Order: sequence, then structure tokens, then C-alpha cells
Amino acid sequence: MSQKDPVPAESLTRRRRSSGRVTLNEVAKAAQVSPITASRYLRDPEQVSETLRTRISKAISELGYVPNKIAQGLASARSPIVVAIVPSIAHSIFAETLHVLSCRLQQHGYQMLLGNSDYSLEQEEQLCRTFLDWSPAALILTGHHHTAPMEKLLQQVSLPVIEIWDLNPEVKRNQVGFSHFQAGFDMTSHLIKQGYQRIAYINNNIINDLRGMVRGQGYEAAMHEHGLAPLSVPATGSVALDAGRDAFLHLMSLSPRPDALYFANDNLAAGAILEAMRQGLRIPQDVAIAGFGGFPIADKLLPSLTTLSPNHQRIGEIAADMVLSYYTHEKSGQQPPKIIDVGYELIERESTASPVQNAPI
Amino acid sequence: MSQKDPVPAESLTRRRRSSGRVTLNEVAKAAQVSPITASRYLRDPEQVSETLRTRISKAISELGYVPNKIAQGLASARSPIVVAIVPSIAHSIFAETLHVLSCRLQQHGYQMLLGNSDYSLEQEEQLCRTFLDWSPAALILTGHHHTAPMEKLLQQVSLPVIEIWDLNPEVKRNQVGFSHFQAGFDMTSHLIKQGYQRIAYINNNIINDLRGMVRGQGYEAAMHEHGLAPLSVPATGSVALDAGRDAFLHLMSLSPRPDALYFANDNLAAGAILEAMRQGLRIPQDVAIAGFGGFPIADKLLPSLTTLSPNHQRIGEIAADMVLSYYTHEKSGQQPPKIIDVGYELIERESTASPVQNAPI
DNA sequence: ACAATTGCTGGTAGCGCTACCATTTTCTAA
DNA sequence: TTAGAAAATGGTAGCGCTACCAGCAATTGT
Repeated sequence: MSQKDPVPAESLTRRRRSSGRVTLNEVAKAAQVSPITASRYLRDPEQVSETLRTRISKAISELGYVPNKIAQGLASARSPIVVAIVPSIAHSIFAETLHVLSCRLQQHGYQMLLGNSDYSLEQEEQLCRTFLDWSPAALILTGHHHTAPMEKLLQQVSLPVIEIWDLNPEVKRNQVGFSHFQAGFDMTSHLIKQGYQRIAYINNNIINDLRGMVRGQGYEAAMHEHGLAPLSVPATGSVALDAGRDAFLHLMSLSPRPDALYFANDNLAAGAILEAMRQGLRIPQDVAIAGFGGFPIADKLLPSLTTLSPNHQRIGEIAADMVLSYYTHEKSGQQPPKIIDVGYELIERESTASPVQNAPI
Repeated sequence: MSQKDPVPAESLTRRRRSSGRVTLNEVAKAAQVSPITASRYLRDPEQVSETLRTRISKAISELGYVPNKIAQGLASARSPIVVAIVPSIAHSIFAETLHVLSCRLQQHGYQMLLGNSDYSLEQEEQLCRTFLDWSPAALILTGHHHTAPMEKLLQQVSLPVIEIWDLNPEVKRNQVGFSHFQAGFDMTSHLIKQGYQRIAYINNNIINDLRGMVRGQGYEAAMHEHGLAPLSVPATGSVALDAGRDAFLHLMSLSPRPDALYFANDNLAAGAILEAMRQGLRIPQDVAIAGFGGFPIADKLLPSLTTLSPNHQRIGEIAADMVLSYYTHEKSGQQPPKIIDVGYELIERESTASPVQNAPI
């Protein structure tokens, strides 16, 4: 039994650092059940008889027991963490989706580990590898563009991957979003229908905004379809409102000057409208303006801004539900990826009213 | 040695679910060192001799080993997670601070676990308890107001707690922020100095915005000091721009009508300015408007908005540095809490120009 | 009445890593 | 040269929890 034991018992105590927290073992001891029964109680109280259930729950509340998530994670090789990686948290575009997502997941005991890739695919890959070390329950990414190693990684992992804010039926992963190509096409068609012809598309000041670029492709397709010459220009600057203003000033100095400006997002467009106001330019008479995103500011501007708005919240809701349902219907095994088109709404406002209709009375 | 062994070896395999991942043990075996040496290599390569270092690093890259953070966390009772709890992620006010914070922490191997309390102290407490299960390396909270149980909790935990975006020297915790009372006082003094007298303060539409309320107290103190009667009204509505517009309409309908409106934040103020534009009201001649926060929109509005802007980024930077320095100078033991006032800048713009100066020429 | 099924409970053995100590090797000083 | 310190390495024993299986009692069918 005991080998040499020269030291007094309590001092020989090679007792490990122990977080000092109440452990499940102590709870079990207090409730006079085995640790495993206590553990079972936590996961599914129904599996434990009434008698023990009350004993255990009493012990838990008396000792103030709090399960150790890390130990749970290690033992069960899965943690209640959902990883979400978005290109940016500072820009409002994803904020609402994330908010909804996080709230809903929290309600079901998950926590969201949030990473932002700064619109860099390399950083996305890097982040993803780091986060995967936490054996998360699910992985939520923005868009379907990834680096090649990332693509490989995604095929290896054995957890649900959900891509939000974009759609591409060719990609075999769960997706909740809408077609940015179609969005760009539709908005451009709207402008053409309103009677505009020299329409310019202003790319996001954030380079690597892939979805903004795809909307630009939709724009070009629509222009070509109507035999019009597309003109895509980039916005530059770190603050969207400034970038929009600068692009506006540049485009207004061209000759011939465009009769409509389609901005990659509402903040850029807002920068343009505010500058137009300042200069006393009339919108849409002098130039029409359209945006994207359905930001709250759009309908407060003067003139109010025509935009295309996806349902930000719904994307978050559906993504959360996908995570939850994955673990509910787990038995059903590998299901085909779900691809959900949440669509969008093209909100026509004053900034793209038809110039004819707005002719002076 | 072997007890009964009726089953063929590989089938008796009561081999546990094993994540299938390469473990440190396998790396150690491949590098022909003991597991503990390999572990040491990971934490501090300097502790291992050159020879073994190369052997181990070769094994790691060949096997594609990735450390299991959960196991690390369990064994060392500490995880590289920094928990941050803010009242809201959907509202831009904290976005930039969080962005900087998260980037900087990521650079040093930490991940940020983000929670939003929806401006509820109860929810903050709840979130905090949940997050603490992950044995985080640090805890970043917004403001110094907490529930009583939360206060108790904070005294028990043995990790750095940092409160951002507010300041209260009486609270003995690390803080990075500024005085909201003083901010409200200063802005009000500015308005008074400009010649305004019937100044109203419009509270945030978000109830429980404690810092907004404190700014309101600063406002009232400044009013009293000048013998003016304060008028605090709440904004209502879920969208800040709408709430600001509605409050504006309400206040403009009063008689006597205020000659200056001090809004709890720039979004509310923007809603008011945009509505004023729409109605053709002149600002500041008809009414002056001031905000808070230094949002990007403030200087783009027409007229540009006077606001009070803290350095959003610096708060994030300093908070991150506090976390990092805590674990760098760990030896030094318990240090007194650091309280850092990042101050703010009162940015005077057109919306609060002195009415006299702006009299018609 | 007895086997077969079900429901509840317990024991054992890790999950992958690191703290703590012990041991070996190398280096330094006398 | 050799004691003594310093550096490098290894062994053991968990961290707190759960997967897997085994046992035992209560229930059911024949």
C-alpha cells in the first residue's frame, strides 16, 4: 500500500491545484449517489428516479455547484460553443444578424465565440483553425468563398457548417442568404426601368468585400442586357460615409456625368446624399442614388434612399435553428445541406424616383 | 498483468471515443521524447534543448498536431479566453472598442467570448456566471453598475476584471473610461455658453442606459448651476433614429419651446436633424442640437452635429493591454486597480453655433 | 414460477494535457 | 578532480467530467 512515507500525511499532500470549485463528485457524495448518477441527472433528469433527483438537486443548490464546461468538453469531446466568423463587427451590416443569432443560441445553452476576419479569407482560415481547437458544436461562416486549405478543412470537420449572407447552390454546405448577383441585377433593372441610363456602380471601400463585388457583377449583367455601358468605380477611404462622399464628388465631376449612382451599401450612399444636400444638388433630378442593405438611416435621409434589404434578423434566426435542429434530429444522420434563400426586398424611395415623374410641375 | 481476456485484442478494445485528432502523446512518441517535454516545448521552447526542439517541431508539423485547448484548459485551470460583456453589439457605440480589443487580444493568442446583456444588469450577471465556467483569463465589463450578487461574485473571482466606458474612482476595480457626469456637464455648459437657456435633455430610448442617465445628471447639475430649469424627457421607440425624430417633434410642439436639445447619443440627434431638414427648420437658429458619442455620421449631417466623443479605439487598446500586462508582470502579485481616464473631446460644430453669430446677415 | 425485458444505478477507465516532484545530465567553481 | 549548482528531461498523478459496460431490482410474458 504505502511506500515510504516520511512526511506527515497532510503535508505530503501532493494535492493538485484544484480550482477550489465544488465538483460534481462532492455533489454526488453529499447526495449519497455515485458521481455518474449525478452526471446523468445533469444531462437528463428523467433518467434518474424521483428520490435521487430531489436528493441531487438539493445537494446542487446547497453546495452552489456549477458544472465545469471545460471538463464536460474534454470528456464528451464536444463543447456548447458555436463559432461565428464574420468579416467585421464594427460595421453594422452583420450586427443585427449576430445579435439575433447569439440571443437564440444563448437561450439553448450555447455560447457564441465570435471572430472577425476583416474581410480577409486568410484570416478567416486562421481564425477557424484556432477556434476549432475548442471542439465547437457548429461553425457559422459568412459567404461561401474560402481559401483552398479552408475548403479542405471544412470537408474534414465533423460538425455542422452554416454559411450565411450569401447563396451558391453549387456549394454543398448549409446556407442561409440570398443571391447577391440577383440583388445587383434587380437594383440595376429598377434604375433602368425608372429611366436612368448612365448608371455607375460604386464598389465598397472595403476591398475584399466579395459580396459587394458579386452585386457589381449583377449590375454589369443588367447593364449589358440593356445595351448600356457599365461603369464600376471603387470607393476609397476608411470611413464609409467619407468614401461615399468622395466617390460622389468624383463621379459628379465626370462628363458626361452619370444620371444614377448605385452604391455597394447604404452607408456609402448616405455619404453621397448628405454631400448632395450640402451642395444643394437635387436628387434624383440631378442624379439618382441607390444603396444596399436596408440600414436604418436609409428612410430618414432627404431624399429617402432606395435600397435593397435582406431580412437581417431572419438570417440569424434560421442559422440558429439550423444549429439547434442538427443536434435535435441527430439520429437522422447526415442530411443533405439545406440551402435557404431568405430573399430580399427592393425598397423604392425618393432617391430613385423617375426623373420624368419628378419634372417641375 | 492481464486479467481474463476472452476477446481478441483489437475487439476488446474498450477504446474510448477519441476525437481522432493527433495528440501530444503521439507527437512525443514520434519525436522520441516524453510527453511532458513535448508539452514544455509548446509553452516555452527555450526550456528544451536545441536537439529535442527540432525533433519535436518536426514531429508536430509532420503529424499536423494541433493542441487541444480544452484539455489545456482543464489541466491548467485557465483558458486563453477573454470574456467581454457589453450592453449591445447591434448598436454601433461599442463596436469599435470591441473590434480593437478583439484584434489585439487575438494577436496575443487570446480569443474573445462576447456576450451582450441588452442593457440588463440581471442578464449581465447571468451571462457572467455562464462564462465563468470557462475559466477565462480576464473579464471585461461595461460600466461599474452591477447587481449585488454580481458584486460579490466579482470579489471572489481570481482573475483580472476590467470595466470599460465608465469611471468611478470609488469602485476598486480596473477601469478604462471617462466620467459621464462630467461629459453631460461639459456639453450643457457649452450650450449655455453659446447662449442657449431652455435646454432639454433627451434620454436614450434604451431604458437602463445607465451611462446616458448619468450624463443627464451632469446636464441637470450644469443647469442648476446657472439657475436654469432642466427638462429631461425620454425618447421612445426601438430604432434610435425614429426615437430621436419623435422626441424632436414632441419637444418642438411645446410652448415655450426649447432653444436647444441635448440628445443622449448621436443617433437620436441625427434623427432629429434629419427631421428638421425635412421640415425646413433651421438649426441652430430655430433650435440647437447636440449629441454624444462621436459617431461617424455626426460631421456629415447638415448642419454638422456638435458631439462629445471619447476615443473609442483607445478604450479597447488600453483594456487589451491591461489584460496582457496582468499576465506578463504576474509575479508582482496583486496590484492596486488601475483607473484610466481616457477623457473625451467636445467637438463643436454647426448645430450648436451661437444664435447671435448666426443671425441673418 | 421462471426467463426475458426494462429501468435504474454503479464502477472503471479514460478525454489530452499539465503541475509537481524526481531524476539525470551538463556545467561551473574550488 | 570532484562537489555543488544549474539545466534538461522524465514519471506520476491528476484536472472534472462522461462513455461504456455491468450489475441489480422491478416488471412483464408465458
